[in-house]
Amino acid sequence: MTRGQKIISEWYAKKGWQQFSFQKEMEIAFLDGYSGLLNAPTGSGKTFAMFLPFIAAYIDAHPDDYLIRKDNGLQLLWITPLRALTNDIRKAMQTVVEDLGLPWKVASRTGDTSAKEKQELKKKQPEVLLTTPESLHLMLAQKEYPKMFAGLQALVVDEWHELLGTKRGVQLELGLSRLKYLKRDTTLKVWGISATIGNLEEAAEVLLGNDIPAERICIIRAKLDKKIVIESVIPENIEEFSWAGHLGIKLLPQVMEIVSKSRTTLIFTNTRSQSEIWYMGILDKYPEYAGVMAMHHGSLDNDLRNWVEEALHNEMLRLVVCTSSLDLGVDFRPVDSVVQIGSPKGVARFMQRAGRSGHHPGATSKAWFVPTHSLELLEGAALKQAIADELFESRDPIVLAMDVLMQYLVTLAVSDGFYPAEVFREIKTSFAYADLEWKEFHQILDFITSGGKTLSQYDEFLKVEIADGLYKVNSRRVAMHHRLSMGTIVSDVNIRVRFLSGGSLGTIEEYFISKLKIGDTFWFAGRNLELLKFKDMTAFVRKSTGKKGIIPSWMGGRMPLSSQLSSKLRDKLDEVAVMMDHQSPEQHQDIEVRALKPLFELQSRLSHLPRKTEFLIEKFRSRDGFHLFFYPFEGRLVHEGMASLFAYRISKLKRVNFSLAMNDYGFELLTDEEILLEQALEMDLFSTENLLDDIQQSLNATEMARRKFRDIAHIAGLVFTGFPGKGMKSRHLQASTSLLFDVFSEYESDNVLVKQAYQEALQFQLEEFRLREALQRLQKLKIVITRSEQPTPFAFPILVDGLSREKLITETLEERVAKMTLKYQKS
DNA sequence: GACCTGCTGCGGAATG
Repeated sequence: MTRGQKIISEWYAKKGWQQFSFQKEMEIAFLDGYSGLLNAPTGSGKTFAMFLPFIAAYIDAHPDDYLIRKDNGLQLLWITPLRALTNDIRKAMQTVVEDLGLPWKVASRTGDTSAKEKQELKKKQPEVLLTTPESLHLMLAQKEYPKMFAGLQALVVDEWHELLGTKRGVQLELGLSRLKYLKRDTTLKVWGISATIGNLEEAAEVLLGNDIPAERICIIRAKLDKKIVIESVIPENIEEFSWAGHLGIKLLPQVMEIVSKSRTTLIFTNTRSQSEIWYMGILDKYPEYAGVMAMHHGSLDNDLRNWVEEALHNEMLRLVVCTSSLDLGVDFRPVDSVVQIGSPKGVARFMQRAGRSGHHPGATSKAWFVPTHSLELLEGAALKQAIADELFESRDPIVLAMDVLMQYLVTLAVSDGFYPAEVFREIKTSFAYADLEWKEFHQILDFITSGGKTLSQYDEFLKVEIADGLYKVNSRRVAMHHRLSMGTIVSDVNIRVRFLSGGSLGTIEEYFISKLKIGDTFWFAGRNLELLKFKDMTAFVRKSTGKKGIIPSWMGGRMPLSSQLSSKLRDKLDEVAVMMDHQSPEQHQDIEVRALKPLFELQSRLSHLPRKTEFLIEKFRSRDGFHLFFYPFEGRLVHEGMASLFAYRISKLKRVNFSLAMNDYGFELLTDEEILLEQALEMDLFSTENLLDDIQQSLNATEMARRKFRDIAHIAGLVFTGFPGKGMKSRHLQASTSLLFDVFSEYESDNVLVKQAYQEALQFQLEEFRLREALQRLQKLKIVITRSEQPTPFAFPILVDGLSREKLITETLEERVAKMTLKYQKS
């Protein structure tokens, strides 16, 4: 045992803590100079597992004088995706450092750090610095930044799974490639910490890049046998449970029973407005929870959210209704129960949420799944199976993001400047740009120095100047603008909600406030508010005594059901079909399947329950027209693409206008006249041949790319969004990025940013890869076509989606949906 | 650039 290791194990003993097995492994790997990835869940002591071996290595390198104050500069750089985490981790590390008597400083540097503190950091280096990917790049944009990292020994990326697969991750890869380049004569140890995902090996590969020798890399898996128990909340009367919907508020009583039996509960909802609705619902029906209940979502003010986290930590709250804003987060005390309302859409996400419950190590986590409509209940069974089979989603790394690269090059030019050949070699060591071609790199260089082919007339695009081969920004204005717009997160313009008496509650979208008149009341942040006036992008409000109010909705991403969960759902459905054939669903092991028996019987009677080897298509005629329902069970985005693709291919036979609707399970094509389905099937509707062409034809690919280009232009630094706090109209920004898109499209056919926009639309909007795989799967299936007189249980949720889209809501949609229960069907 | 239900995340000047 080395001296360092001895000191560390003594420290553990003194604390009375047990060491996890991976702690030992970590020590060995770290002391032997490996880089790698630690796979460990939150709350498993991973920070110590990483930090203590680092200390041990330091002690071993300085055996005689490690307790003496020296100016050896920054030793460890610790990067997290969340500002708030830097504070928590700093406290933990501070404890260690003080306990061991090390004369070290542990500091953090994020957007919260004051200008004065930043100055001090520059003057006197702390030994350990905690920061975010964005702040790292801001440091790289400072003059003489290499000095700062001269003594750096190791770099740790915490919660790497959160960054992998995002442009923030790519930006971090670039920062890493620079730090490795600065330390190229010695070895910089690079470590990632990641929760369990489907592609851990790839995650390590992406983080470490291709310049660390394979024999110096290892992956350590913390085997912590955390038991997770999942229970679906079964509607008491399934016959009266709605076939469609997304709120799940019908099950409020059952959920509150769970809450009442737990000391603390987290209720996860899928959308921000849904959490407002649940909060309001609870307050209305269970007023005794006022005061011990809170809400947490991304549009609430930070102060409010911090308070909630703090109160949860101190056990002052019994119940928090939240969105995934609490997914990652402050390492707060675990709660008794976790409740998930509606589909969690992915296995890993559900696991992470479930992991929030269960107190001490070794304790069982308990999570409840609450369906929001009948068929969704089957997802509960699929989830359990997926977790038992350890089927986790992968996070696919982003490669060749030209916008992020462009920002990075300007960053380097802002500080000390760069030589292209050198930087090209450097970034080629990263996973993201390993395949970058010199031609593309050159186009970007050309763009930042001369505005490329089309923008050379405009000074604002000529950012970087070349002198003796050195690319450098000399204009103070350009440098300032660049520092002001760093990062890869592009946000919409939001309206702040503020009390006239002062105090901000959070933000809502422009669109929502534009629907309101002065004097209207709306429900936000768990309060009923009256709109008083609207000024400078701020909505001033006061508390209202009224009970009713409109609830804001926000435009967010539409996360599709993951392919893992979809696949398990298809498996479950297959089991159901087999059981129904044998007339024995009551014997099925899953409580969800048993509960859904009447629904499946009806589906079977009206249409068909597809086996895994079958592809069900339903025909149905209503006063709205001819409906075709397809059920690939592949997630919403794939269905969106597939619906357009099928519509396009069918319309080649006969010109018809289609109206489309979809959900995570299937999609609908609606027409005024009968569709020639059989004929279309014969002409190979599911073919992957000419897929790209057909997609381009069927969807407005240009419009999709234009939307993607907006973010790309922001990240690449083509538009300046103004000084902080000074709002700029979103319409204005929209117009300028749109204009750039048009100009590039017309005059520069090979523009890398425009190409990227099309690529992103294909990859992320259409999930082209998944679509292709899905089509290939469908080709092998036996097609079953049924015709029914009324919408089937499978069809109904999609039909409802279509109804709201078509705005046929005369007798409120809600009423129509409410009527559609089994009970109604039977009568 | 649209709202059909749709998440999360970070940064940041100079002047008066």
